[in-house]
Amino acid sequence: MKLMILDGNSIVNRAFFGVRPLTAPDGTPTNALYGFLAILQRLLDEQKPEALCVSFDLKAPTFRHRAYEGYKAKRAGMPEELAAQMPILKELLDAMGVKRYELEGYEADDILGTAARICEEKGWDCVIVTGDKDSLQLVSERTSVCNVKTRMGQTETILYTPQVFESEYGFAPAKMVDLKALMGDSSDNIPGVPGIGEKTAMDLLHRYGSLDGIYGDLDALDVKEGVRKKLREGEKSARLSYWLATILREVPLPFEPAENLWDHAYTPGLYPLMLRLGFAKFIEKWGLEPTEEAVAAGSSESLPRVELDEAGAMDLAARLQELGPLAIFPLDGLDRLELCDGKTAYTAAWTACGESYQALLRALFSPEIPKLAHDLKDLMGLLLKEKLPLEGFLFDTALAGYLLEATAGSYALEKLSLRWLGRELHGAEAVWKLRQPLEQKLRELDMEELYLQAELPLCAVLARMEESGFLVDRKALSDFGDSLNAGIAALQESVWQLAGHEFNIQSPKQLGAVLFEELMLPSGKKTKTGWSTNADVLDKLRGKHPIVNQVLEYRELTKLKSTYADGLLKVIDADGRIHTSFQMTVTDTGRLSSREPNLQNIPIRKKLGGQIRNMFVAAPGKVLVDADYSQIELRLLSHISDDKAMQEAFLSGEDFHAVTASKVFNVPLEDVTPTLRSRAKAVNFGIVYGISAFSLSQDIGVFPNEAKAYMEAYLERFHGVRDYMKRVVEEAKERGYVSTLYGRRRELPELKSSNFNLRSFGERVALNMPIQGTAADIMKLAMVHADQRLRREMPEARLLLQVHDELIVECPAEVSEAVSRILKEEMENAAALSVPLTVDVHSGHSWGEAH
DNA sequence: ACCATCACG
DNA sequence: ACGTACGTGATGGTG
Repeated sequence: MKLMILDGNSIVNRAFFGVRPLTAPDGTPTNALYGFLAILQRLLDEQKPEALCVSFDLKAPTFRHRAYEGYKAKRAGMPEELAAQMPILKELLDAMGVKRYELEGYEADDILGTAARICEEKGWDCVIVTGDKDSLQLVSERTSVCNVKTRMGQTETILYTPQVFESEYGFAPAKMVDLKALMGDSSDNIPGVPGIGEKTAMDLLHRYGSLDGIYGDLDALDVKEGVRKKLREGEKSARLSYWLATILREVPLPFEPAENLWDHAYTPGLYPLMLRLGFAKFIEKWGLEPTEEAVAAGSSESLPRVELDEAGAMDLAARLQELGPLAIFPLDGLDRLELCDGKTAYTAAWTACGESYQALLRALFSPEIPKLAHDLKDLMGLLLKEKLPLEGFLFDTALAGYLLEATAGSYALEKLSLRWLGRELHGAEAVWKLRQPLEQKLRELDMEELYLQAELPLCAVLARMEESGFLVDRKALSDFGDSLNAGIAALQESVWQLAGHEFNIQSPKQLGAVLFEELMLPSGKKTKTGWSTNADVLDKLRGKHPIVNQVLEYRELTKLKSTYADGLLKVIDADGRIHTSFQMTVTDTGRLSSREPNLQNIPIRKKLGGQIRNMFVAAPGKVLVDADYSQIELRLLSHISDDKAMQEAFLSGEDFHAVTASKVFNVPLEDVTPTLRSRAKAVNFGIVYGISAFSLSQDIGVFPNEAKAYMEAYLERFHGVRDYMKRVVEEAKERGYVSTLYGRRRELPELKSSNFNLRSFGERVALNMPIQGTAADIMKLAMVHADQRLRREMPEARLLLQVHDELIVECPAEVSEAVSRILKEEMENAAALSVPLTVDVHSGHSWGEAH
């Protein structure tokens, strides 16, 4: 049987200083609590003890204080933030059913010593968990001490058994006290012998065994006279500190190991407490669930609900002005609504309110009524259909949740309210109640400006873009799809012929069997289910067998047919246009995404696929204006890293990849060949992604050594970039997150992982996210500004699409130049950096023509 | 539901 | 020695 006993004060201290600031939804600091639980969880996994308990110091003076007045005089200095968490920690342990031990007049260490002694006597093993070295004197065959350290946010543990201790210190654990007697302990204000350091003390102990051995015959010691003198004069100190440092093993505390048996004996109080603290991760990990009483108690706190009838809706519409911000939660489109003013939750249905429902809608959505919503962009889409105004919105809970935790994945109201309010609320009431904590946190993390200047106003811009849609030449797209059929059939026939039999070419499994078993082509990489047959692999097999080329071409054609020709034809609306849906809360970096259909991945890189863009067209009499940032990410890298050489290259106005090639390959700019330029371009992109030399070599088809030399040369010439790469990763490890120029954040728990791959991934993300994310921030600002100006100055122009660094506008042909100017100005001036942002603008009758 | 693949920035 | 580029979404195959 094994008992694990934690030195509560010591562990909570480590946790406090090792875990970055963290607060519960109500603002209480929780980092020490979180860290404590994380450490506890880890040790439970490692040690799997049958029994568990925690010992604590009390504030009251101990027998040591009474004996020596200098003892731990500096102990009063516990930070307020930590002190506030101590009572909650005790509450937490009680709720977990973990016993706590504290005893007036004694320290936690004495309780540990006593518990360990009793365990030993009763034949139990004992593991002491502490962050201090003091308890190492207790190590024995049955008692081990687990020393917990937190370094750079990572927890490390060392388990001291007698063997481990001796190999590190070279003497028995009990001699730890003798060592302290000589050295003293400044953190405990224990005197020791003045002027004797660790080296001398260890040496003395090795040679003379113990304090008594040393003081037994001082004159006979083979030491320098100075040391002998110090020892003689310091004997009193040494004897005192020996006594102070000796852990008491017989404190008057009834302790029975078997009374501490612990098998995740959670009490009903644990769930609500964990909710209050916002520890959703532990709730999930430990599978905690609310008791029935808790559920009942939670619902009774909810606001009164009122179902509006015709008169009620009329009355509410008349009173709206007096109510303050109203949370709105639409149901069935706009056919039903939930509203909340913080005091009452109303539901209104078109069917129940009749005529007055429309009146309520008009009153509610008039610009001067302040409103709160969840998924505002979607609500605005509904408003556009009803020709209702999009103004007066103060807050979107989904967007706020996303900014605060971009990697959370889901921002459903129920999840947000669990995380930020401690209980599951729904509808308008949840929206209303979430505003305060979310807004406060945005302010705390300095993201309010990003929220108010970029994210929130972008909702209306995107809602209008979605409503506008992009006109598609249906006939041309359909003909293009048909024209692919002949090629696909011919290629299929040819592949089957070369294989000697029919099979499904689209099945990686069957294709792998044909290529690598039947045709015996050299197989390279494997996936978890079989051989890899992706384009990279096949590309390297091109010369080995004619079937390879045919397969690649087959893949190209079937992709175009299924995803683009057939796929897009299916989603053309009755108005002949394709209406994508922009997602604002999906990416980890702050970018938008586009779905149903995805219009951000329409082909362009290959000639055949590029034809698809010619089928995205302007309406009769109109043109498309396409504006895209030129190398925005590299420009941002030069700004953020403050690399002067890179900035100079951008300021010179020369072709940046060519300049890079000239620097990396050490040739004059005019001698840069297309191959060199393309290699330099690959290095540029690779740097932004945190690439390795190996991957770069794969990408550009050179040996890894050569790729490594390129990267070295690159970082030599752009040494500011090298410094930045180092700095950003270090900072991320320290803070636990990375952020953009505008304060957008991404948490990076991966950096703490013990898994090499995961940690390396975290490091690459730390490099990339600030760049990709800042570009996303700037584009969002540019969209808000450009939209504002276009609506004012060119009301017939409509933004249609954003593709990360590109904006597409449809406008009457006559105003295309004015629109071009507006786009260019607003995009280039969205941010003022140490290098200019440049935007290329083109116009034409199709997307292909305008790009 | 998950995997492999491939389209884009 | 590890294992090898950031961020997305749609498709067809597979179990």
